[in-house]
This record gives sequence, C-alpha cells and structure tokens, in this order.
Amino acid sequence: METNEKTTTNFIKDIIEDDLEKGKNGGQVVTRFPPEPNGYLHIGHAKSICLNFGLAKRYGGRCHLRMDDTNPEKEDVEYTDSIINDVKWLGFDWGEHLYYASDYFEQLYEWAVLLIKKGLAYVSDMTPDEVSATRGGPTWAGQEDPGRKRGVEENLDLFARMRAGDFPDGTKTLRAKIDMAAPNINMRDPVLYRIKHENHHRTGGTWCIYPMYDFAHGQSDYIEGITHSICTLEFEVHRPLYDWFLDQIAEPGRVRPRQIEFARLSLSYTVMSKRKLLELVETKFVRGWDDPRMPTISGLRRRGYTPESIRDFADRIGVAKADNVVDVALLEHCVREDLNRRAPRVIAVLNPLRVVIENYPEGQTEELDAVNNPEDESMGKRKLPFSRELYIEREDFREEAAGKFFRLAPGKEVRFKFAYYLTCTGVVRDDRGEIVEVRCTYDPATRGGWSQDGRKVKGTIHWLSAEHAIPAEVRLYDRLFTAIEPENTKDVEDYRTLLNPDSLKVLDRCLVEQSLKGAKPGTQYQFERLGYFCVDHDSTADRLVFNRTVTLKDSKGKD
RNA sequence: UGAGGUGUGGCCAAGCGGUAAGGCAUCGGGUUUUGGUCCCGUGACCCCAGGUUCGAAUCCUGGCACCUCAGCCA
Repeated sequence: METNEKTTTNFIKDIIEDDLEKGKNGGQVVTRFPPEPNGYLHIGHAKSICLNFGLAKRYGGRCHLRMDDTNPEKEDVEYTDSIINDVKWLGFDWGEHLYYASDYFEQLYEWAVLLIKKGLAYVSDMTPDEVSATRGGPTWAGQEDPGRKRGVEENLDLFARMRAGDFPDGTKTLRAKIDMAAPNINMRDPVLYRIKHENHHRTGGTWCIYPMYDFAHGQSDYIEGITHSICTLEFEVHRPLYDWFLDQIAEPGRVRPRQIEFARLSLSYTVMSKRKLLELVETKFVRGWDDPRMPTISGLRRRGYTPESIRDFADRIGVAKADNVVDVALLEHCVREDLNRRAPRVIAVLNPLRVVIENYPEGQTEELDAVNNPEDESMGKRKLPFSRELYIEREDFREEAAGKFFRLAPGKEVRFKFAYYLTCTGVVRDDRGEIVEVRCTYDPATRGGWSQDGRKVKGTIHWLSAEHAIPAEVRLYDRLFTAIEPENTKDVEDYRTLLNPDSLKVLDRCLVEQSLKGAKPGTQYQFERLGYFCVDHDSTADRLVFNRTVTLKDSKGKD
C-alpha cells in the first residue's frame, strides 16, 4: 500500500513549495532522519520518519538516515541496529544514504580550528558547575569566561592537546565566543567540544573529545547537502546557533540547510520519552523494548500493528506547531481499518464453555463452509468441522437474558456462525453450582446458518468443535497507563503510579481452530467477533501464543 | 521581569480578508450469518477585548493562557 496523504497540506509543505517556486537549492529537496542511537524508536519517531521520507518522496528528492552519534556514553550498536531495522520495516529506503555524524568528526574538528583562528572559539578551563553558574539567567546576563581572553595560538595549542588526550574529562571545553549577554541563552558561549575519554561504538579510541549536538548537527546537514532540516520544537531556540555556525563555515554556491521545527507527537495513555521507556524496561514493568504494550516501533510490530497502519496514522495526525496529544483511538482505528481489509477471519474461543447438542448424532462430524474474509471474496473459504460437542465463549451464554442480550440463553435460538440455529434447553452444573455445560438442540434445516422459512435470529455467535480445536495462549493488552497524559497529570508526582496494573492479561486455556496449526510468528488474524490477533514469537511447535492487537469496535449495550 | 513559540468543536487539523474542510471519538438511524465492516445523520460565532474593513479565524493594538530554553544530553 502506498502511503496515502490525506492531510491536504501543512506548513512545511508550504515552505518547501515556496522554496521550489523560487528555485532555491537548485530545485532539490533533501531531508534526513537523524536519531541518536541511544534507545529504540517509538511512534513519535515514526511521525518524523514518515514526514521526512514522505516529503523527500513527494518532491522527488531523497532522505538520509543519519545516526547522530556524538555522545559515546549513551550510544550503542544495539540501538543502531534496531533503528535501521525499524525504519526499514516501516517501509522506507534511504538507498546509499546511511550516515553517521561520527564519520564527520575530522571535518568538525577542522571547523573548530577554523573558528579558533577566526577568534570565534576558545578553550575554557571551567568546570561544568562553573559554566552553569556563570551562564546567567533569563533576565540577567552571564559572566565572561576567563578563557575568552586567550590568544589564537594558545587556543590552537590547547585544543590540539585536548584532542591528544592531555587533559582529564571535564577539565576543559572548547566554547564559541558569541555573547554572554545574549537574550537567547543558547547563544551565551555554548560549549562546542567536551573531553570524554570514552570508547565510541564506531570510532573506538580515536577520539577523546566529542562535539556537542549544536556543533555537529547543522554541519552534518551541510556536509550532506540537506535542504530542509526538520526537527522538533524544542530546537527552535537553537536555530540562531544553527545558523551562526553555518554563517562561519558555509561557502557560496553550496546548499545551505534550513532548520524547520514541528510539534512532537504525544499519544494518550502512554509515555514517549526515551528515559521513561528505558525505565519501564529496566524496572521490568514491561518485558523489553518490544513488549507489545510499549509505544516503540518494535513493540507495535510485535503487537501486530502493520507498517501501513502506522504510516496512515502519521498522515492523519498531520504536522503543525501546536502542542498536541493524539488519541490512541486514532492509532487503533488505523490498524483496524488496515487489518479489516487484509486479515483472514478465524475462530478462537478465549474463555471456553462446553456445549452439547442433544439431537446431534454422537460421533458424527461434518464440514461447513466458512468465509475467510467478507471484505475480500478472493480470500476464499475454508472448512470448519462441526460435531456434537462444541465450545463457545463463556460470555456468550447467560441464564438471564435481559433485553439487549442477543446471545445464547435458556429457550433462546441463536445462530452458530456458518453452522446451524441452536436452541438452549438447559445447563449442567458442577458441585459448586458453576455452569459447566450448556445443552442445546439444533435445527438440521438451518445448515449453513440460515433458514428457508425466513425466520430471523438476532444473535450470531462463534464456536469450535471440541475434538478438533487446538489449545493456545492469548495475551490481552490494555493501555499502559490509566491517565491520558501520565507525564502531565496534576497532583501526580511520579508518573509510575499511573501505570495500569491490568495492562496485560494472559489467558492460557484458549482454543483456536485447527487451521491455525503451525501458524508463523507475526501472522495476523481476525478472531471472529473478538478482535485482531497475531502470532507471537514465543510460540512453539506445539503451543501457539497470540497477541491481541486491538479489539473489534464494540457497540454492545448501546442500542 | 528575558528570548523563542503556540492558542479553530472531546482529540487531531485545514483555512493565507469574502462569510468555518476532513479524520478520530461521541450519539442517533439503516444494511448485515462478526453487537465487526459498510451507508446516512449529529456539533464551533475560531483564547479574550478593542480597532481597520462593505466584509476578519484570517490584518492591527492590548491582554490572557500554555509550551520550550539556564546539560561538558540530543
């Protein structure tokens, strides 16, 4: 499926179209998705990925995948691998354009030297605390760093020695000489390089000084010929700095990137910060980054979300600058819509209740036709075995059938989907009074589930032949948090107190139809009347495990 | 009290001076061998107050609210 663009327009498209009209950048559109490999990608990243790759595609340009790996302390190849895998899975192709900011370290270093020579950067001896204490505040200026007074030669020498490893971590930095009284705090002599005697996951021990985000990002964009550098709103106040660095290094005639900011995505009932997601993983509240309850791409994938549904979601939420919290119901709507078209229907009984058909011959089995997908006739039909003893969903039977209950109850006739009309004649209880079996009779004239005499039954329920069904485990998921905005709920100091204790429910005595035997992990189905489910990779040769992606919409009790 | 942003129905979001798109959710109704799908229908004087204009969500002025920035994180 092609990513269809439902939102008519957004301000970024306007900007790009305006640039194109003016012939800027030679009519090129080059974007990039620049994650830091310090965690797994989540649905918020998906918004950015779809935006950047989508724009490139729309305007006949290209989109790079760039690892923003300038901080070896937090980064790891495990994350790099997962990012590459996730972006690919989402359906995007960066071709040859996979880059690493760390590949630009040498060039970045040279630019730092250039700034020193221009008298625009200096080596500082301040500690982190001192830098912080002298930065000033919103309404008061900062104080100048003594390092500011150093001459070019001394700075050059000191900076070279920083690179050479002459100084311990935290003792020196390279700072830009801008303005300690700038109203924008980011312009108050920002740190360009810090010393970290740390092994980098790609450059190994080559470097012991690493560039800061501000000194690396815009230049990386420049190196790659990015035309539109799209990032989230918190970088808006960094834009003057982004431009300041480009002012110092950009050569005439080369593409000069422009930073454009949009509002990041918040999804209701979950958290999106990498720190908090990491915390959930580390405290073992979830089973890992790919726990189906996580808003990570890997979690959504394991949950059964399709790339198409996520791309559709990204299109529908739009792109703007206003803070927003998108209702997770929209995401759910997107998978339902996608899976409704594609997922084959099968029968599963999550909470089995035995049914015996008194007038059906013992030992007899017949095969009935079942439609694989009413939305798509080409998906054909399959045979479903029917016999005297069946299982139905426990909640599809009630002794007291109140007004709106259309399912099985004493004396009531209902349709067993694809099979017959059955009428309940009674129940069998165990010692404790629990119903363990429902007795019924069937009407042989209603084979296939319809009646020639035109009589209607309101209810249709699903069922499985007792001797043919196979066992399975089904994991039901619910929202991870009980609050719409766990990170922004008043009177709540710790978001973790809002974790939903019932976000996972494991049912280990479920039954599914025999055709599911050997189903491959990742395969998606609609369990008739229940929802969309997919095979989890925890499944083994003799035990299937399913994840519930999302329930079917349910209007029970609403009419 | 600084700088940069944002405010359109419950949640997103178009709109770019000519009289409020669309989606999700909700609630009605119809079809239906999934209480699914599908199909119909349902809601806004656009943060507030002034002003400009024949006409303003769109322009101007003044408020108010919320978000971001004081990591050697990104």
